[in-house]
Amino acid sequence: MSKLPSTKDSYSRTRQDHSTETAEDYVEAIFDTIEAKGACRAVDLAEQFGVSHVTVSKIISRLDTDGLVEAPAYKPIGLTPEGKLMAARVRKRHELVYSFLIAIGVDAKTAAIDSEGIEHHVSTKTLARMRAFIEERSADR
Amino acid sequence: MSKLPSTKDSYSRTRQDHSTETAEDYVEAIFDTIEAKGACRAVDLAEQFGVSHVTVSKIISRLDTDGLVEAPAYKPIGLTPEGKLMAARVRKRHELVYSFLIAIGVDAKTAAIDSEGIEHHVSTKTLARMRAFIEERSADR
DNA sequence: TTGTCATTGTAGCCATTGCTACAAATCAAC
DNA sequence: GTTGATTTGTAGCAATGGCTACAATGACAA
Repeated sequence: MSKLPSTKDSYSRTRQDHSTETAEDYVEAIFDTIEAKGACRAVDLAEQFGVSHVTVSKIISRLDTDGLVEAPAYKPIGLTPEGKLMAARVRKRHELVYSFLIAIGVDAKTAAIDSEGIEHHVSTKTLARMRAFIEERSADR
Repeated sequence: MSKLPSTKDSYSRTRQDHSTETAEDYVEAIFDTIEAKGACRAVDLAEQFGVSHVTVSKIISRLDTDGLVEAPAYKPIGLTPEGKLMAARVRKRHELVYSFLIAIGVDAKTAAIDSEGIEHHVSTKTLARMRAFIEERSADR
């Protein structure tokens, strides 16, 4: 097994990822929900994430402050242009990671779960390798 | 691009991962440091993780309560048998993910950073596929 | 022995992400 | 238009992981 290079910054990178993870998960879920149901309510997110509506409410107001969502009181949740950009980018990445896991032979259910956890920690360089791998495989057959 | 199956439990799995992530990172770092320097002090961990010694101190006392480390006041930090088991398991997984990234063509530095973020979210099923991939590739050449 | 310096602990603060319990607003149905 | 259910908001609490500032411990040199 290969030796792991010493990497002082790996941990701080991971910690940094965590701070944006929540935002990414939420804008992606809002994007998908609007697409699927025409509108997104806090209760939809609470159901999807398996948390209480209070937790959703708090996170949404932070995302509002950060300029990612528009959340008028007692009304459906929308995405700002910036939020839409982030959602599109995240979904693309998420789908790519999922497809990659499928391509190496992981079953659909496991790929769905793992891709959700993994996606936030994959750099653009690694993403590029995953994309290349999928394309090579689809060209081979 | 493939469709993502709806997965109610992906998010709760990810949240669950996060609660063990810190413990895994710490026992792994303690294991490695003891191996490299003969002993592990809180200050070593603070340096590795890029956090203050206070943060380390708090986390170590929680791991002590959880039975993963032995941390007598003002003395080096040791692992309990349970902590050693966890460390060995985590390091194996970490190395496997790292080797897999290398195998798909990711450069060493990126692989080191990404494997650190990814490793906590990879299921045993996906790990098995990664292992199989590495073995196939090394058999091919 | 005493003093200094590196290390660890403690006090107390903040933000984030969880929760329950209760209050307020909206919507649909009658 | 009132009623009742669904949806949001607010208050207040806990755990985790950050921090600074200051106190205590330990080890080594003078």
